[in-house]
Amino acid sequence: MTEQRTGSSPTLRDVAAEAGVSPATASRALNGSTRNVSADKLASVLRAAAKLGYTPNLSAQATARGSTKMVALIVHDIADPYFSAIAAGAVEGAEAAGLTVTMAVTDRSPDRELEIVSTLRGHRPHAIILAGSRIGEDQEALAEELRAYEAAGGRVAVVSQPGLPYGTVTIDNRKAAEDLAAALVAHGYRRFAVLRGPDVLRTSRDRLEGFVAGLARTGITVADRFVVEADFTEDGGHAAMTTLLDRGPDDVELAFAVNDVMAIGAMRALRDANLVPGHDLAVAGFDDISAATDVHPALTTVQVPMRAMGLHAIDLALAAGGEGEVVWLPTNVVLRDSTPRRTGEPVISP
Amino acid sequence: MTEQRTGSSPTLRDVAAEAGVSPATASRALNGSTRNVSADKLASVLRAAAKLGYTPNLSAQATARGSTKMVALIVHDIADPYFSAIAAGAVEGAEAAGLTVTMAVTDRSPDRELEIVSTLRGHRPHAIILAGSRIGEDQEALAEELRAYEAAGGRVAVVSQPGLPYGTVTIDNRKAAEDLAAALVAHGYRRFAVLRGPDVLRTSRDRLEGFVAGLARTGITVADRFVVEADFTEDGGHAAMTTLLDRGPDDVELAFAVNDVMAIGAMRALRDANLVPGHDLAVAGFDDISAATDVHPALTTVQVPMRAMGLHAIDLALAAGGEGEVVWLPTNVVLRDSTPRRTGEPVISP
DNA sequence: ATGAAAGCGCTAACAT
DNA sequence: ATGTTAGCGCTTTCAT
Repeated sequence: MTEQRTGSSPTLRDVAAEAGVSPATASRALNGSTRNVSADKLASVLRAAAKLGYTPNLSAQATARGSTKMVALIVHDIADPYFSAIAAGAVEGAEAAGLTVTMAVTDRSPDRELEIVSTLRGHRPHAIILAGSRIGEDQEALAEELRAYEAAGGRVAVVSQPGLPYGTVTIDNRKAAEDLAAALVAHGYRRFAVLRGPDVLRTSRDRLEGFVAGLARTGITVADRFVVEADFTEDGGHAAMTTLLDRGPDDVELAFAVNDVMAIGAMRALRDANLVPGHDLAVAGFDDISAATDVHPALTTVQVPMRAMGLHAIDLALAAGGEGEVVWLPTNVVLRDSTPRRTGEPVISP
Repeated sequence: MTEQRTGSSPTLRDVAAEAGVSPATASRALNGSTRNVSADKLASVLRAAAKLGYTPNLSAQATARGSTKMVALIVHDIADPYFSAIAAGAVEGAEAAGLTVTMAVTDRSPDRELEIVSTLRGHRPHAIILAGSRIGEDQEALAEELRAYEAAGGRVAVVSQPGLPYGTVTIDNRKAAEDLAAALVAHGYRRFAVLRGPDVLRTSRDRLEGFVAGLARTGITVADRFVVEADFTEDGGHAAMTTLLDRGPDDVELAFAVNDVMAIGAMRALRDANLVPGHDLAVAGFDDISAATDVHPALTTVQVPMRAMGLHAIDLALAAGGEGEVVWLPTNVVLRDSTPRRTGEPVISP
């Protein structure tokens, strides 16, 4: 009978001793192929393990095997519904594949992100998944870190950021924004403002450009003063709308915010100015986070399959080949009450 | 010069060889106390590590040291803003303490949860943090698993679930609900309905009981038919409100949903019935998730410091002693427009 | 089918 | 201050 010290878990040795077999056999019975261990030994090992409450030490397993069953997920902010939806998909996919997820948060700081990748790399995860637009231009250090990780056999997948030499799952932000513009014009809108995020965010740029391009296609332009830049957050949206209102939106009929949280902030700003979103000024967003249907009026937006993106990222990370494979997921314009159909002339005629 | 195979990372040996020192010295320089290694060797080891792009293998480190720098976080649903806020706090605290977080999602299934605890235990995390009400009564298997984990030296902390023999961070749901009831009565409300969650959820029970007790203190009772049970989710809130409306709310003035997501679902149900939340029927929730201020009218609720709860859970998990220590965090009633002050008689008099 | 033994990458006495 | 040596818990040849 092996004496069980408190303060530490039973080891494979303990189980083997208890079952009266060698550690090798115990290993085979518990974690290796069941094939070549006799039924009776198998049973007694299993019994011993259960009795002792044995759980394999995954770290030891990892060092011995040289590989882990972990995937590292890096997001900018887990409290942001956009990222938490992606995370939910990723966790779901990972668990289905028997992987455990380790998560880290960059707080939108490139330095932090580099640090995180470096730390997480220490766990030798099977894959590293980066979600969300990288910020800033100088990505050399990060790229180097990832290159080293890949060279060592790790997989990298990125979410919503085409153009990197990794497996990528994304949507076509430009085209989706174009579609939204077209739908809005078809809905009767003619005069637009755009609440955009920081220029360094590729996502923000793509959506802005797509939207403007979509309008241009119908001969509509957006004056520079009606393109307001602010943070990619709800407060940013609030600030942007406040600025827009200050500048005098004149006959602007609709403000397109490049993401939903900004749009929701913008709606709040309208209310703070005693205006009614959808009535006094229509608002559209992008992402279709769950709050988009919670607000009133419900927000017109572009559906982004965030959860599915997380799931596909795992698939990509697990797929053998396809180095730079890009998975484009479909989007969908959903018109809701924040952009009521517009007939006849503008409310405020010039 | 050590030959570097592709497909695997440089090891400490490689670094040591490159620097012309023993592995032990390299270890001390890189991961041990810097104290007892000469400045020049230190420098050359560091240089070698940088040159090779060395990252310590945390698994190997863990097996050798017998301890890890990981904490496992278990939540019911990471896409739920309540949990993602707690997770954000936990991740923040963990990163500050140099720990990495591994996350798993129970999907509110006790079986799944047991499985998860068992798997995560394999990583020998420094601590396991359980967030959210346990479901169901028969917790023996889970309790046993946790007991074994603790016996082996692990720390367990739970969030929002007093009564377990672990470090706990929670709020006083009962009292907070009482406070809310009192505030609402002071605000002029007299006739209430409650949209509650499943009876197995302790949180739901506590909030219901507290609310009813708070009303009772002022001589107000809630008829059984005005207490509607549904899922603890937004759809649950929608369903509950729909049921309430079907039953004929008579002169009910305010519906208290035991959490914000239910309250928001309830508001949606009101709109679906062509009623205006706050005007035709006041609504109050509980948690103060960020969406509470996004909806219109903004939701009256009880502020729960979710992020702080996540942070404190880490503290608790790191604190040496205090086995069953319970940290009670303060809550705050916030009255918003979904419960306008009520003067004079009910809108619909009997 | 099973065990003995070597080794995964790292740390920690123990020497010196 | 540094190197040598023996592990940590597990897997995996290699024998038998």
